[in-house]
Amino acid sequence: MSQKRSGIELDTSLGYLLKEASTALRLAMEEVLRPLGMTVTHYSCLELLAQRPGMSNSELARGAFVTRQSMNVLLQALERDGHVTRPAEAAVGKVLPARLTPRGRESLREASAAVRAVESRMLGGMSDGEQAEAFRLLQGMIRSLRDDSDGGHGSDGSDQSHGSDRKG
Amino acid sequence: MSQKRSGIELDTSLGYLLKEASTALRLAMEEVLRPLGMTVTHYSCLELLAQRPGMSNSELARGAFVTRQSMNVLLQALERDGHVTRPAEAAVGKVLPARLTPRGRESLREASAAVRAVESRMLGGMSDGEQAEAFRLLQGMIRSLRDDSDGGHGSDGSDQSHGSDRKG
DNA sequence: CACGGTATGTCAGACTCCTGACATGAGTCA
DNA sequence: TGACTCATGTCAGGAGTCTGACATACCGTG
Repeated sequence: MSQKRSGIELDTSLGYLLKEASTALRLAMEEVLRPLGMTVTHYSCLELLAQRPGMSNSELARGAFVTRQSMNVLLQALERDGHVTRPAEAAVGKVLPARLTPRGRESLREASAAVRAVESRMLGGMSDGEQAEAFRLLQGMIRSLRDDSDGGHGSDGSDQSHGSDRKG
Repeated sequence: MSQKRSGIELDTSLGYLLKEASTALRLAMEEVLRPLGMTVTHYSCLELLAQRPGMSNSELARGAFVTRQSMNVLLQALERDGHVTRPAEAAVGKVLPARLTPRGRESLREASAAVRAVESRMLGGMSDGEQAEAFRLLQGMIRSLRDDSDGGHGSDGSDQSHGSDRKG
């Protein structure tokens, strides 16, 4: 290790640090998810469905922070592999509620344990009070960013597609 | 707004919230950077070079949280557009130190102002003490994630390529 | 009922970024 | 000096995601 420390001292920017933390978490998750043949989005989708069965494609997309087009591609693969089922036709409207199959649930079980371990490691050195404080502060940042972003709709709906789908 | 509130209540996971915050920040940055014809990585590269002239491709990659392959592509475009210069040959080793051109510096100036505005908005509702606390907590998370990740090298060098390039 | 606004599912093309691999240069140690 | 390790720059191929576009279905208003 003869490297001369290529570290960057953007240590003054909270935004930079936020990205750094998020990247570190993503990498750690990818590392434990890769052996299971899963991506982070993949896992997120399954986890979302486990907690909220019947979520639609668009809802899943918002929850996993991707576009609904991307989530659609993923859902099709998940359906093909038998991890998720969707009705062939919508009962009402166009919404196709997705549900985990037993196989999908099983697949999620390992992944969920792995991811929980990562999150535990991340929070290892923090007290409960610190975790609560971190939670509060992050929520504040999110709110501040969103409140003035799309024109101040005030909702906390995490809409990813910010500009596509124009009516034309 | 007849939507039934598709919000997800993963409100118990700090990891999820971290990703949410990071996504919100990225979207906000893209929003202000798009009119300037810049991506976030694009901006990061310029900002890094402004603060540390002469950084190498690999160093920039680590600093912007992408692989050195991706950064190389970006640097080539930046060179082509006259925002960055690199010597044709390495003075020592293979490292090609990159530097901003006046044009690159000018381009960065607008972007930097825009990004700073976003970051200010994000921190709008936080006191100095809260910002310092957020900083400390995020650093703790990063350290915890990295300390046990690649085998515990203990350094805070942000290495992105975690497994490629094996000697084989 | 007709109409505009909004949300959804989906297809197609393009793009970004990553994985994998290779060759070269520098430092370390025997 | 030679072997080994580490870091870098670069090329090729592929997986994941995004932008753009279209058709359809709900909801409110007039």
